[in-house]
Amino acid sequence: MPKQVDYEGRRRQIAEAVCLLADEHGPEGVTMRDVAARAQVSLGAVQRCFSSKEEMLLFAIDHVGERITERARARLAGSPAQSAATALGHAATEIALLREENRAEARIWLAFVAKAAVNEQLAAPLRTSYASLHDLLARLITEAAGSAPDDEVAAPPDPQREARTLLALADGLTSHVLMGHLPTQEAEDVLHAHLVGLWERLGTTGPRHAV
Amino acid sequence: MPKQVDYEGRRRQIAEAVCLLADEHGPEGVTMRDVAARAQVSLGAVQRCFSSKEEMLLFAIDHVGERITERARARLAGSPAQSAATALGHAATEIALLREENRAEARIWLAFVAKAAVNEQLAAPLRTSYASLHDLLARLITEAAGSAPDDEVAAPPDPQREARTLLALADGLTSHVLMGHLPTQEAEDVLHAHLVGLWERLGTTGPRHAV
DNA sequence: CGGGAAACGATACGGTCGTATCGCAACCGA
DNA sequence: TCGGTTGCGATACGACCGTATCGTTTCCCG
Repeated sequence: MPKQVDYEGRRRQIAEAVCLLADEHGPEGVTMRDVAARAQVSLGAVQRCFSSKEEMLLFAIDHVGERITERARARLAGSPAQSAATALGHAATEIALLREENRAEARIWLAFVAKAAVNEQLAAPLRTSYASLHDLLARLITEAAGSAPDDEVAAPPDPQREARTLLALADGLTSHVLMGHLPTQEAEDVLHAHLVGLWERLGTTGPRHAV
Repeated sequence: MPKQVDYEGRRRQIAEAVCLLADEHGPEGVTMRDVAARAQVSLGAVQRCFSSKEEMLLFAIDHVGERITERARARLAGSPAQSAATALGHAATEIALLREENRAEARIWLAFVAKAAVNEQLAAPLRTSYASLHDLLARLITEAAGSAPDDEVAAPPDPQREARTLLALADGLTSHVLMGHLPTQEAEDVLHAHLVGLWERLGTTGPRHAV
């Protein structure tokens, strides 16, 4: 029997290298040779892990999507005691990737979104990630609305639509920050103000403590 | 004296070709040779108009930005008799590029936004376009708020922030439609619902007729 | 322990890219 | 009319890309 290697681990290692390079030069600027060098493996090793460059990029985008969704979920699990409204705020700011330390992930994400608009192959995994985020937000919104005083839930807004709004707003803000149209602080203000409005519409008083 | 040609006209002609190709394959998939073929000029002619590919792309993105901004302004000028709230709705839907016939422009725009997140050179003209759109929206919002009954303008929301929110939401919706996460109809619903909320916050009753 | 299958990594290959070059044609002014 | 400046476009060039190939090394298992 031949030698055995941890392919899955190496694929992840290579995906990390793809992300680093895509962050620096955009996904089109990612070359197999650069990926191999960054991941500290040979070009041949990269070729053995992925049968083509396209497949490598597909794996990388899935990798990033899972990381973002997972982090949003983890942030939620990390503060379970607070209200649904607070959780919603945390999830939204997490998704918007506005913090400086998430700038790289945001650039990668935006780059792949743009590519997906032209390449149906890339669009599929992105849609999966977005559907997952949408579900998460919609669930939180429904939950937050449910915790409102009974006399206020006369006309609750459509949670699905509110989730779509929030998700689109977060994405738009992210791209505006990335291209330097908005400073991070203003984007956070916009998102916070929108959440305040959403809480009012839901009939809740918002989180018990300031966000 | 030597022969003379209409350089400015040719630059625009080439910019159109760049847009067509960027719509099909993304801006990275645009090659000088393809541009020349699509614009029905020789490769040498393209080289004489732009000293480098980068300069050509810069010119093209300016071209698109001007077109979008100009169309939003034209749409406004075309219906001057209606209320500021109606105008705001028109401007927002125009900017969101949700209609099928603007799909190509939306793809081009998204592609350049993604590139701008990595290339500062490209970001500058994009910021100019966004600043222009922001001013337009902020002005309309201020105007719409001014037309509210006097007893309702006690706490008018910040028009600057509302404009930023609207612009980011429009961009996010555009990208979500492009990648197929949202059908056009749902994106329009989201935008419309947000506008209704904005009108309420402004104290106006919204446009006199349905949008 | 030894044979063979798989991993390995250097190298080769065909193609395409952006850019530079160059001989020829076209045009304006003196 | 004619000379020289410029437009013109085909071609050349060097670099780099993704992928294929191949001799060598490594390691599992009978």
